[in-house]
Amino acid sequence: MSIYSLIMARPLSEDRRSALLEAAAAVFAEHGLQAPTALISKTAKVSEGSFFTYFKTKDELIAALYQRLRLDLASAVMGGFPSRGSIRERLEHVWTGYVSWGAANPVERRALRHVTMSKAIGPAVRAESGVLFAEVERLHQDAIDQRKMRELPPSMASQALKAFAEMTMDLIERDPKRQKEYMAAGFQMLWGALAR
Amino acid sequence: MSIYSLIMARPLSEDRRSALLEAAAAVFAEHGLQAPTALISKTAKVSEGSFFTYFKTKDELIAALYQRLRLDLASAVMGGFPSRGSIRERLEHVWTGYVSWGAANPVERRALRHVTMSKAIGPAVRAESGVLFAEVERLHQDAIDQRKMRELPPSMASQALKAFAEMTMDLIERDPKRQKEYMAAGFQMLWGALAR
Amino acid sequence: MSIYSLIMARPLSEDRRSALLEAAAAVFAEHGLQAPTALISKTAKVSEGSFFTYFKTKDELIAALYQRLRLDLASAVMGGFPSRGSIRERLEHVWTGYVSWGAANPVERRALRHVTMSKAIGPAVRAESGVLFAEVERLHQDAIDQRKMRELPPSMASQALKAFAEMTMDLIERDPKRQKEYMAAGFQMLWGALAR
Amino acid sequence: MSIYSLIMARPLSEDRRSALLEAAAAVFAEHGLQAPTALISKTAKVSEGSFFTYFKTKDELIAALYQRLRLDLASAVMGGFPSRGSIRERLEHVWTGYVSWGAANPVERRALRHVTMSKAIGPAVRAESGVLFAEVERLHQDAIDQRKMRELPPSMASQALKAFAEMTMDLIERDPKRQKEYMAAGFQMLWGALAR
DNA sequence: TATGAATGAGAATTCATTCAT
DNA sequence: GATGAATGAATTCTCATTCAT
Repeated sequence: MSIYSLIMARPLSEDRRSALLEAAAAVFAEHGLQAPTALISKTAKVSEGSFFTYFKTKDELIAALYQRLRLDLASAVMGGFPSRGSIRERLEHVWTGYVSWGAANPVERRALRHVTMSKAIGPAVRAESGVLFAEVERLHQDAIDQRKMRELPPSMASQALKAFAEMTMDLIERDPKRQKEYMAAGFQMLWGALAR
Repeated sequence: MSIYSLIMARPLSEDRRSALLEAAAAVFAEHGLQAPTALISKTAKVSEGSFFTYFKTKDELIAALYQRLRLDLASAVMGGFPSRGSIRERLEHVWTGYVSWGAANPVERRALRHVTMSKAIGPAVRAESGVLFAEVERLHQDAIDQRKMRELPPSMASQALKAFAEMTMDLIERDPKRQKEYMAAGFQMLWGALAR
Repeated sequence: MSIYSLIMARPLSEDRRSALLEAAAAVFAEHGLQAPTALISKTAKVSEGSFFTYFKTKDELIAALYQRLRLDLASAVMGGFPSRGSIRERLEHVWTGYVSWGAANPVERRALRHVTMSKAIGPAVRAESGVLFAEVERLHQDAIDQRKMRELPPSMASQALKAFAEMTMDLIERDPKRQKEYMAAGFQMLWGALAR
Repeated sequence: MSIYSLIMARPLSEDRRSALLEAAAAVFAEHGLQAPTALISKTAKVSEGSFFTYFKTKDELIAALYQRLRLDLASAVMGGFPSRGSIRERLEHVWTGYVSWGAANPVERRALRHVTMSKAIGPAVRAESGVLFAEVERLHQDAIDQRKMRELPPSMASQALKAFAEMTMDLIERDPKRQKEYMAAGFQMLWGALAR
């Protein structure tokens, strides 16, 4: 019994919030955004009412999930980023991080896809969550300066990375045995697409 | 309106069905799949009841819309296909057709995105609608034989085309003035990604 | 089968709407405004969904009920109004109509009481429904001109009528046998209050 | 805050209970009885849980509030009652006390109105709270004996006082500048209604 | 005892689908 | 077949009350 016990009631628990978020990812991945909140709370082993003590509305949960997944992804990608490495090393690091995250977290990826399409996510949240790709744009700019990559219209480089990564993850999901093969081929294609 | 229309049993009208499909595209593009069927029938200027004489369930409408949009896209892409052209010409034809369709039909494209994610579309329908990409795979095989493109794991070439096309369409939607620029750069990247 | 039957579906039925309104009066009279809409639709022998095809929201039903009850009351009171009668005759007509309506419609009266207190009724509706008392004010003005009644601050005469009528109806409700006695005494008091 | 407050079991505090009752009056006045208990405890700066250590149920709070408000009113009215005064003086004292209380405590009055209509208040409590009017009935009886007032059916005199007082308070609330005028006119009307 | 999170039985709506006209 | 009201199961959210701290 902590010193606070005389004053505080049960505090809001980060665990419960996380359980709800994880449950939401699983449920949305399987049923889409129209899945009932009751299914989410049940999956999280929490009462229907508790859902709403952690998220005022379903839309708020959707937005929170979006942010959490983007953060997960960003930290998976940026962890151990070789700031001093060559252009190719840095690009490959991002590539590998991105695709590996998706391959390792298929549920989260499906959920992210659904959640991304929701009107519940305002442009502000969306922008804020775009940091990851800013890093890739920076990388691209360096590469142009070093004449290693071709010039491209704005944000096209990072979007190309994303497009190829998503494609590769899809292929891996369909045929997981070939993961290595897909990843290698995907990166070669990406490099082919960007390099001059 | 002739006197017959009051007396004869009108046959199922292809017009009404089409109106419903078009309305569904518009409505899904804006509100997602959870949009009410009543909104679709209203948009199509058809009664709520009629919706169900043309489609037994909402899911059936979703599947039908999926097929119709895939067909639209495929004919836009394959119209005037230069069967005898060079590899690059043929690829560029597909590329241009694809991206132009999306740029010209943003609503349909958004709708297709939503509809594609629905569980209402069984794997059978999905496979059947994949014909378009079979053509690209064939093209890729030719190219390998001629040593113009690198070898790749199965269906990766067509998926790469798709991924880049989608990306390019997204960019065009955000900044339509740069359409030409995006299309050109996109194709160059694609070529870079595939060519050996 | 009417001539319209080729074109129209079941039309909105005034009966159903009335049934809902009557049910609402009964339910609100007994349970107050917090009674569930489901109880109202059940009482009206209508599905829960139908409630909302007749009234978009519960508040809309409340407002509609308010208007209907005020109208009922007003027509009970103004029916057969002796426009040419003496001051006293006219006043007594209003008095009798008012109190009799309440005594004969205790449920409606209780309902009206609850409904009147709701925030669902905007000032516009409230004003519009005040016509009845305008008549009494007019009567009072005549009476002042004829030096039959004392001058009073604005709207006090009609409010006095209302206050005494409500009081009298309460007493009658508690002890219905004395209805005549209460009505007579009430009118004498009212006259005493207003006459000079 | 003394060290004891952390260690000793605090007894039920009359302050907290009062704070809750006052808060309830304010909240009910604005939102009606359907206002959530959470809003009341928040207004009282007390925890949601504490609400229920002071009142077992919401209905109990409603009943308690009813009693408290009736008591407030009664003491406002009966304070300084001129037991030896003339009929008219005594009546005017009650009148003035009643109306002044309402004019000075509009929130309490609105609350009392709502609370009075609740089924939470049993007939027992209601009867017990009727003492105030017993005094007026006594006064009326005296007046009849002295031939100063007309005979009336039981409890009609006190109810008339109440009805006029409520009416006058309503008018004052709508147009506070005329308070004096309304009070004077109201009493004259009341006297006219009762006197023979 | 005080606190506020947890609970779950409602509550007001919504909506796919049916059915009377 | 066309229409749109009728239906009721499902859905999001609320709130009195309980309970762990």
